[in-house]
Amino acid sequence: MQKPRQTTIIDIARALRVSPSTVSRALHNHPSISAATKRAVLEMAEKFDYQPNLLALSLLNKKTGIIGIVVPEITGYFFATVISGVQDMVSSAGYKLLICQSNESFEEEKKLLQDMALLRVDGVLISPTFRTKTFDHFDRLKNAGIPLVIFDRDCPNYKADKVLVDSYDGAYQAVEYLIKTGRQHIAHIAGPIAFPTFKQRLDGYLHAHYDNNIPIRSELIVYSDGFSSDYGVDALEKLMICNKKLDGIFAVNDAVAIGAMRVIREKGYRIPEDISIVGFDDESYAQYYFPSLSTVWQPVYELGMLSAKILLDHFANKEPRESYRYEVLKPELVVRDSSPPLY
Amino acid sequence: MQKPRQTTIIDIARALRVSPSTVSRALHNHPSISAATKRAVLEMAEKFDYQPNLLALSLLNKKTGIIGIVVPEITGYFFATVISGVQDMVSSAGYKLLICQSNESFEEEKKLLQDMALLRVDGVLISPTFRTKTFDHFDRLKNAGIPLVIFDRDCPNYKADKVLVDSYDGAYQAVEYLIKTGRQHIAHIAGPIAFPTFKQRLDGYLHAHYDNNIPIRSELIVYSDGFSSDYGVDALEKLMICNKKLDGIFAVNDAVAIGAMRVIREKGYRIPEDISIVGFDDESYAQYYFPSLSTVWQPVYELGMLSAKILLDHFANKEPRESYRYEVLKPELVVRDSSPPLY
DNA sequence: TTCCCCTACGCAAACCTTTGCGTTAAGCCG
DNA sequence: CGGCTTAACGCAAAGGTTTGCGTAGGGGAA
Repeated sequence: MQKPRQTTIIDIARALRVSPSTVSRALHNHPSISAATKRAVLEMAEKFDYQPNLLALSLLNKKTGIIGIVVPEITGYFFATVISGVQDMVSSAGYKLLICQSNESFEEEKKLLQDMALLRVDGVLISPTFRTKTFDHFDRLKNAGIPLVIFDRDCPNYKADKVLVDSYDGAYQAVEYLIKTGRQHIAHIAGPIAFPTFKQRLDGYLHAHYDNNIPIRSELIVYSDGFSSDYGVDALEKLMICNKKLDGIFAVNDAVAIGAMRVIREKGYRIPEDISIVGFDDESYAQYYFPSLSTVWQPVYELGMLSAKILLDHFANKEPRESYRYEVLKPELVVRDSSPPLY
Repeated sequence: MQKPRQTTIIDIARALRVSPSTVSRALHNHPSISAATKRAVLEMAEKFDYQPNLLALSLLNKKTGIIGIVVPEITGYFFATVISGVQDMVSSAGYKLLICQSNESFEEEKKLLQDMALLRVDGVLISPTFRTKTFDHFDRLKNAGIPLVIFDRDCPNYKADKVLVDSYDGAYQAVEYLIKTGRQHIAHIAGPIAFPTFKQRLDGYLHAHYDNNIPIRSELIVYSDGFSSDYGVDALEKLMICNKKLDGIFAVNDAVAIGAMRVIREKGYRIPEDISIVGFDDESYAQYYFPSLSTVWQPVYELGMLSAKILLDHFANKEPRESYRYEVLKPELVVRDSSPPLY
């Protein structure tokens, strides 16, 4: 399909028998252009429906006005909401957002960052894959002069601007709450602890026990290979099989919690009378579940806004920065019917 | 921050004391370059970590390799999954995806399409705002030679490639199922019927009644101004207030259904014994709700794949097309515990 | 009248790559 | 040894825009 040529500054120049530079200056209201010429140019631009060619501009200015964001997945409340926050922030600053998902594939992540470098995006926000252990592809971006902000998922030992949520604190709050409301036998359905985020949640669970002088029973900790609802089902079946004493559950996230609740109910236990349960993430459905699910809320939208803000600050500061920002946002426990204050 | 200059083809040329054209040809394995020169160029390119400048290429070739997609919102299962489908399809064809959300704002939609035109994306996928009644901004894209595919939300009377889901059919299936399983007094919580999609679901509800000789009781139809869970709560309270006879509900979507279920339970009715309920969309949480929610599943991922496919076909066909594709995908009723086959 | 200055504009480079066409030199044949 | 072919490469334009610098011409002042 033959693309109709967009009208250019040169077309206008030719029509008016002036030079392209004059047209350019007229369009930018440059002082050294006469009012008459300006009027003529504006009029002609209107008539031809002139649109500046952003590609040519990008090539010239070495900036594209595009910010890239790479997330592991876009389906799901968490990242979708982060993206909303980022979108609102960057678009108010006049930038466009190039959203990509890595599908938790390290190879994909590398390829996407490579693409972004080729496209000459002005900056990149990234929440790395759980499998991301090396960071050469990050360094390549930096070497190309493209600032990088890492959010949500930490890369220990890697120097960069970071915006994280304190998973440890959220887990600690949740478990301590369960203890304070009288639960003594609290299980934890852990995610794959190779992932820092899940490890932190486990640590929060453990320390809440220490600090409250509750002995830890290792048979109450189930290590899952994933973090979807199905893993919650599996975990609960393991816990139930030995008929262990159990009156509380802290699940690594809401999806797992909901899988667990299903099994609890099927086995004839009551929530929250017999077993009190708390999830993590505050997915949109948590409040509508029955019983409504207590969970740990994270400032997701703010996470997106702040990450974007830090990136934008980079553009303002012309000087290369020597230190890195390191921001940790605090989550909050949301108490609902699945774990009432007193019973 | 001073961007370090990326090494260009000219740098390599200078280092080897040849012309840029020779370097370009060597990199593309052009036959009229000697093997020795090619080897030298490749080596130098490797050494300098040369990356071609996509902006210059885009300017030259008048194609960017970017496909734009505009959705009303990115948060939520439906569009996130569509995007996944699109992403998989276009990236396998070597395109990058520029994702934007209009937040159901018509002005925003116009602005985004304008941006995409300026960026010279190669094609655009769009699911219009509910408020989109005029289509000049679509025409501008087409006039600029940028193909356009509309998905999910129809624009009646507007000529373009379209990929839709048959909402009417889904609603009809749901309501007929409720009738066949013995329900006689079925309410419908409608969305804003100014929106074609919701109007179709209402029509499906009505025609299922006609065809099965069940009289329609207009007091059982509640017209909502929105389609979040809160509207389900409001609607049910309206229905309950007059103590109408009621043994089934078809909700315009899952979120509304879940709001409704909450009220039903609070009023002391049982689901599904007293009231059978079916939603629409098959949100991820529907199967985990309690009781699990019957709903209408839509081939969302396929919707994304197909829309992207049609756009890609456009690029292949050099001829301008005179006719438009019009694809309608069929949804499927998913029966779960909220509306058992027999009771 | 002469000189200067300012207004209003044009030229050309730069950003990077591709490609049609022209050019050089070597090699071969007669 | 002259003329031809061909291998191997260079030139320059094109894509669209911005911008520093140069310049023409007119008007005012001395």
